[in-house]
Amino acid sequence: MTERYNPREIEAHWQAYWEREGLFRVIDDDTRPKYYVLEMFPYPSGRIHMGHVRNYTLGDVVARYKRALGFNVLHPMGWDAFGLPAENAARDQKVHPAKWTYGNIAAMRAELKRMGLSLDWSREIATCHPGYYQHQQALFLDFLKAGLAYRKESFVNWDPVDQTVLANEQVIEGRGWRSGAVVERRKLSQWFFKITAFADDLLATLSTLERWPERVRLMQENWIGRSEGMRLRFELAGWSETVEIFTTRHDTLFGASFLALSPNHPLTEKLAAADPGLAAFVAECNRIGTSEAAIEHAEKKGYDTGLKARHPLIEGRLLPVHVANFVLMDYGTGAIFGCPAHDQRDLDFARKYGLDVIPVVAPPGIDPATFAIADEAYVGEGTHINSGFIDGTSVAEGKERVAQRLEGAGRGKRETVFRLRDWGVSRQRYWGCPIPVVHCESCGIVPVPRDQLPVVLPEDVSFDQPGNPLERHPSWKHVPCPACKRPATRETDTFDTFVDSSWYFGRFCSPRTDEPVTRAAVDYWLPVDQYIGGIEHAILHLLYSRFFTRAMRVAGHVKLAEPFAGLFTQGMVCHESYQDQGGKWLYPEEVAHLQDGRVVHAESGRPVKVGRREVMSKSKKNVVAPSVIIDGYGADTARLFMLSDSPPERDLDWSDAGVKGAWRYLASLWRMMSEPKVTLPPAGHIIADGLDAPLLETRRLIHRTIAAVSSDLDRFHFNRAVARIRELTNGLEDLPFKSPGAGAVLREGLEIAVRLIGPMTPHIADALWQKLGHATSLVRVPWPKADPNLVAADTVTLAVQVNGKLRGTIVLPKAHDKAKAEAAAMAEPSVLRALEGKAVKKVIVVPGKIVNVVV
RNA sequence: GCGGGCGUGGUGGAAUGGUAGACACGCCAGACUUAGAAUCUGGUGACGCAAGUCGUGGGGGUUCAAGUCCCUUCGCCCGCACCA
Repeated sequence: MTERYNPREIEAHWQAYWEREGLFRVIDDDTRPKYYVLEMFPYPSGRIHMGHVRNYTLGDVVARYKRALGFNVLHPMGWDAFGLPAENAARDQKVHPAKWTYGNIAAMRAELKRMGLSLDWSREIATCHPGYYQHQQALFLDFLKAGLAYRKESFVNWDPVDQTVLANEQVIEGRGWRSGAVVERRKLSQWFFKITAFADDLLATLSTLERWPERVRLMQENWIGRSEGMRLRFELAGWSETVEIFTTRHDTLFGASFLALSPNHPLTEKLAAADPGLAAFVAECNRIGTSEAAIEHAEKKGYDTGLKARHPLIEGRLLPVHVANFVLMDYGTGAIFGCPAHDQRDLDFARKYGLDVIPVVAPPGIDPATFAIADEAYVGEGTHINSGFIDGTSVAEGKERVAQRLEGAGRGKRETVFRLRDWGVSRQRYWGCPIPVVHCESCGIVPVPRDQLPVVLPEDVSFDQPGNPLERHPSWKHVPCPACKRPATRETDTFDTFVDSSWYFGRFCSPRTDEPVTRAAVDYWLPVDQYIGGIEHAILHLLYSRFFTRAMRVAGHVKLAEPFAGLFTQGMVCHESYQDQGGKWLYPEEVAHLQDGRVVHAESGRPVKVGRREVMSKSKKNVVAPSVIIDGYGADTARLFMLSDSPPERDLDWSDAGVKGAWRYLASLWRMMSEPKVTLPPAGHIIADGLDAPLLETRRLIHRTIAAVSSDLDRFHFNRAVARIRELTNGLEDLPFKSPGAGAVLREGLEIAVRLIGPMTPHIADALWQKLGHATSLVRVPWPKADPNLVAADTVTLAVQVNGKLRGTIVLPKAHDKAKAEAAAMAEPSVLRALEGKAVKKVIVVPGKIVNVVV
């Protein structure tokens, strides 16, 4: 009687077995080559979603595959556990953030365990645990000492209702995302990490990250935004002050027609104090907010200060000084010179305010006498005109000469500036890692001594008022100054949660030691050989981690600069969305797809509007819960579906049909092995020589599949690997069962199929492996090796073309010469038919590939 | 605007310049079933009775040979965006 495929039973059994045997517990071991595979750790929201299932399935395939290849594999899991949602839950549900977070962790851990991931749970960490964050505090002290952490005044988005700082992405159309209050630009003292200290290195080293997606490297390159130029000093007529500007186009200096200051430039502020009109203009600019989106839509506006600047190269030429809303204080010096002929922004501004437009670069092949600028600035290469001593030079040559002249005169110097800014890490929030310093009236900022770490969050806090609970806490912040022992106050800011995730990969190497990382452990395990996660972290998380690793190297914790040798960014999981007639979003399970193609509400039968496929999100309810799929079909089916069909870097459309297809395949595998069509010899049986041709062909298929799947897994082509395995099992279904030795070949094929699919669907693979008569788990079985003699076929099929069009195929021995191939091709009836009455001009023969007859 | 990616059957997707559509989903027909579900067998790019012709967004080019390389154009997606 058929034993049915019962994933529920199988999966529970093997998960318990793996855990009991401690198969995934890893020890630091120098004898085998190491392999560190890591997926981006999750935020403990309480439930896993399909994005997690995809991410962790991909990582688990890599981990299991590398383990089978003989690597000592580190594959850990942890929790990115600090952050605002816990405080929101505390406020809304009256539950303490710690309790809420640890509860969520427990729930998600249980869900993850049901996926059958080959994780070393003994290394689990949670960033909200003092055992983790005390080391982060120690690292901060190291960075402080090394000059990589500092405090400065900076503009922030301030929500006056919630009394907190908002990140740019939390400001929507100039208002706080939750309170709806108009966000203010406020100057606050904030802690910063000096990421700009490594700007050059972070940029230059990108090109060495060969196993990173090109796209991510480009995004980081743009983000760092290096540009080479000059810092120039302009004197102001009738004033003792000077204005410094930054430019990359000092060769266009002869075309300068104005200077523009940022609304937040110190000189602007000084002038505004005496000029109400300017003060109003600055206020208007600031109201727009700091969010990039707001700036984007702002039209170019300026305010003439009445000041005149002296042109540094043209005696007697004076340039008006404006304050302009498009000049950023954070970039360069916060002031520019405008050359309207060769910069579109400057041109727009000049046209609006009636300023001169002087062309100083003539495009190649254009008569300088007739060259004029209309609505478009000319930014290309060319020859300088109207430019005094650099007339006739190229852009590069002009730059060089101007730079030499101005540097010689002490009016400027060459400089490289970056778009990248130092990383502000202060957050006025409770549920984060406390920044371990004390503010003392007499000593200033005093680091908390290391023997007093960790600075632990107080537990008795309330969330019924806006603002930072640490600030309001009656006693927590009051401590004696560590230096002078007089009353002082703790820093009440906590770290941005991106800090927590910037070094967790290092902590996993020695998760329980009483130093942040142990040298021997990180020297052995780092870098992470394969990191896997979402593209949404292409910039911030990855850049911060690269910074942290460098800073930790400065502090002597690690010896390397790049934490992630290989990076894979997976696509997202998408689903159609559904809305009823009232526009209310519906969950997929509330919707019925009728035979006639109509889509209706399952209960009411009313028509449903089907939206496009997009990323699963709670707000649109186009989500499918992993637990439901695992309950219904099992983890192996969910994993197989995640890997089939779509390449992992692309978005994946969730479909019920696809899940059913994966299920059907596993069920058929089960049947193939439960009741093989021919009796199998016992495990360990050696296949005898003298198989007939079809059986030999099957063996070739088996070994070709080993080679193909191995290469597919190496290259992250999981969808192809699945297809190859299906091809193999399709082939095994058609075996000539009556031939002598069929049972032995079938055994070989089934065993290989099970071993190849093992990394993807580990539970059923172990169950079938046992069913095939083996005592041990596949986890302990090495990856199969293809027999090279069987991979190489001894006959090949050549395509035969006439004038490039396929006319037939011929089968030849693997070793054949051109003449033989040509003769065989010429004998093909279909070729003869096509050649009838035509003269053969030449014949192209590529042995083993193709014969092309040209007429 | 700048940068990057992608356009292949009804659908997801395969194809070191060398037999386009592997492997699936769906669909069609048949078998088994009281029926449905499940399962099994066969078929399935388009046109054509067939021989065959046409087919990888459009146009052009290189080549004996182009989904693949080059030019051009259209469309979609993503990232960045007043960065001086």
